[in-house]
Amino acid sequence: MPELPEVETVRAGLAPALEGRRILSVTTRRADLRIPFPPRFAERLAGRTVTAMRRRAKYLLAELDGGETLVMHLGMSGRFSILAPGAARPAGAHDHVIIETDAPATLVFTDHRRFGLMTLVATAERDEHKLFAALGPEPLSGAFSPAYLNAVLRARRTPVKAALIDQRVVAGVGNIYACEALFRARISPRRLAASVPGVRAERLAKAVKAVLEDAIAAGGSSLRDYARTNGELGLFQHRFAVYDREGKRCPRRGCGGTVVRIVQAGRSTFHCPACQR
DNA sequence: ACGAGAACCTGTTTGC
DNA sequence: TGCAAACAGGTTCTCG
Repeated sequence: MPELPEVETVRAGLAPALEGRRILSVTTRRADLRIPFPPRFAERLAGRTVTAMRRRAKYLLAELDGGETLVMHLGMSGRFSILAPGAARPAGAHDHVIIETDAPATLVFTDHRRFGLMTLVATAERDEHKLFAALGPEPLSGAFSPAYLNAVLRARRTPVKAALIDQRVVAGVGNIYACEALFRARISPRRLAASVPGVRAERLAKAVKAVLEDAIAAGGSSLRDYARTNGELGLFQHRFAVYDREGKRCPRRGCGGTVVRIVQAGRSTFHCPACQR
């Protein structure tokens, strides 16, 4: 599901419904998602005001007064819906968390595969928490520079595609945007990471930033489960150059190659063997 | 210590 | 048509 552009789109959708709003009540309809909810989860949230809605990697962070942050991850199939007051909707089998706010509005978290999570962490120690401690830089920040990418790829013995989806290398890039960034940078996903440093790393750092920015501008990519908080779909899936386009003509002008699918580290990789080297 | 593969869970699509 | 296998945006554990 959701990679950085989708999570960022969800963050932007949640912000107006949550920032400055008070949480009235929280209902959990089961004991866990990917991990158990923390002790007294609902009680600790009730009455809190959301001071800021942020994102780190693929995590959504609702900062609360009182020093705690509600950490949320969409996993593969997680989705938030914002329901206006009176917009009744029968609870579905996979509606796991319901949050009432004084907006007034109801937030519903739905996740049929349950790879998502929700937990609470102390805001002051968030970066040292085990969920965040090992994360690499944000790809849209200055810290994700060609020099940084040079240094980190040089030490890796994996194909560059596997390195790109490793959250310790860069935070927020997943399977789709790794494929798309490598296509834009004209780098083969099979190339060993250690052989990328140099001009290729420079192209790759720029391609990662560009594809993520383009996808955010399009509201992310909707394949199966992802939708914005208002139910609208993202549009970037229409602009995929290689992802999920096995057998199709390579879109690069004058290339004429055909997109192929291979499996790397158990995940599908799509690329054009003719122009990605 | 690092990297590959399996596991987690459910729904949908593909293939025989 | 029907059933089984394969596959799906992520993360984390185990094993070699």
